[in-house]
Amino acid sequence: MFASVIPVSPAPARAVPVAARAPAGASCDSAAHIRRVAEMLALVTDAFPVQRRLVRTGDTIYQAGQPFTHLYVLNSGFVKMVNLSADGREQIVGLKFRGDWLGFDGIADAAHDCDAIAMDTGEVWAIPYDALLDACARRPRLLAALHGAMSREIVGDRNSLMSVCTLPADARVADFLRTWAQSLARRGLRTDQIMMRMTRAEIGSYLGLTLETVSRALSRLAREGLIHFADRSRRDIRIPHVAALDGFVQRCLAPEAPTLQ
Amino acid sequence: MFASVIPVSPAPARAVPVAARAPAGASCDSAAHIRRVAEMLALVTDAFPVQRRLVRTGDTIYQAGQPFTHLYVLNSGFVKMVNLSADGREQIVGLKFRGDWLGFDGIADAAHDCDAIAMDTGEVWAIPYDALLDACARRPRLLAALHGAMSREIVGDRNSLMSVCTLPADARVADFLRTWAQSLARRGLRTDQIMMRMTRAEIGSYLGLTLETVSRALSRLAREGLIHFADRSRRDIRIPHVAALDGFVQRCLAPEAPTLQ
DNA sequence: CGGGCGTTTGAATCAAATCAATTGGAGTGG
DNA sequence: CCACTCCAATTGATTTGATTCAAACGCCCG
Repeated sequence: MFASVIPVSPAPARAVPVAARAPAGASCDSAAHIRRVAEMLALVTDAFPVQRRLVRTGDTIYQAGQPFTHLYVLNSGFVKMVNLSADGREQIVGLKFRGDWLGFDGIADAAHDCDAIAMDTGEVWAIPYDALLDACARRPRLLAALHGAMSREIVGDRNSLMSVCTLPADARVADFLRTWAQSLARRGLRTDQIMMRMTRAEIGSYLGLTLETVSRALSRLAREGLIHFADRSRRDIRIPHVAALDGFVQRCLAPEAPTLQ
Repeated sequence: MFASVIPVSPAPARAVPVAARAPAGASCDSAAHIRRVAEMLALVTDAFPVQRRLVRTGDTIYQAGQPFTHLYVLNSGFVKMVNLSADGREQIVGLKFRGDWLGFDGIADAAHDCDAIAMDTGEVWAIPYDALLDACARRPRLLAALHGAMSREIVGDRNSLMSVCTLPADARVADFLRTWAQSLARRGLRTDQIMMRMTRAEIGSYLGLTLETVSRALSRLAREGLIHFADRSRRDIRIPHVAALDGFVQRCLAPEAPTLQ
């Protein structure tokens, strides 16, 4: 559980291969986002000693039903939120990246409501909720960061719902890639390459599609030149122009040839 | 240090205009929920003078893009949250009842992200966010109530996503009714009659279905005796046994005849 | 080298959307 | 009061987009 080499500061835990700065086209709020995350991480570490934990692919950070005691901040890595309904349905209901908070679902009823499972090696900071509230009482910016994160999660969840409800399959996959790229961009990472660690089945679970449909949608995107695959296993996805995905989504929505008049 | 759960306290001053109390058979967590809402409303009114506003059907409480300054608590009535995407898609992404908070979407970027529109006459309390944070600093229980509400919203949104992604149309409508009934139950209201103020199109928007599909699903539920319509316009829905809806959902999931062997 | 897993692709099927017609209320104005 | 319009809802017929079923491929790992 406790690895030998844990960076002590809020520095990226892992040297991500070519995690170069975003080229030029990074969206303008990228810097703001990076600053916000950095400030947030600093606020947290300043406020009290967080408990760092290294996770590896498949590790569970918390599980549905467990008593809620901690919130978590993902310092590095990649986590999926998995929900299991009473009648046995299972779905990925969220994806978390560096700087994201985990565990808000547990606050309401003092027990977690879903599983948080690492999809990559990474580092999570466990923050006792009581201590966090204490610290927030004296540190308004920490409280603001916390509320901002919860608010962002609400907005993101609603956008997911909207994507699932109003977009056809192909557009849903395109929108998924677009959102992912945006998420990378905001973190200052390059958006033109995505190493997809999720299987097609997992993407499908998140988007409410079958794995075959996801595969077909990706093939179609590739055929249209909006993405292409850098490796044979087709998990390393290149996106020459993220903005082009917007156009694709719109074309899916308005199948009429946009000839004038 | 404060427990992460709101302990049920000696009920503080309740200046709460109470709606009809629960009959008798309300579910076991109903009392807890009512107490929680009552306490929350009391906490809010005690902390500072809220600004009460009467709304009528169609009134907007806030709109996407407006600068975020207030949170709102719905004291009575019924509100829909409407999201409009950049490319013109529109959807109902949430429904709010008495005791629910509105406006969390605005915290993150200091501007609201969707429209909040009343679907019935009611009363909303506007709470300046700054003042609320101020008050929270000295009233941990108020903060806990706030966080609880945000947490509950996150959980609810994820359940919506899950319903939309994993249930066929008929089950989705059944699940919608079930959730609605639960929501009434928790508020201590009777669950066997729902006055549906939403149109079929609005239900469809919320569930990611067309209005025809919603209509057909309701007809099927009625044919199977799980619901029936009390009025000609078929908007007053009776649900003899809420629990029976669970069974229906499960039958939709396992279309195999459950004959043994 | 062989087996298991993830992926792709094709063909058949099915559920939900679309198109279309009808009904019933609510509201309006003669 | 009735005729008229408008809107919501229902129901049927048809189409279509996604799932299901099935087969084949490639990769990774023992």
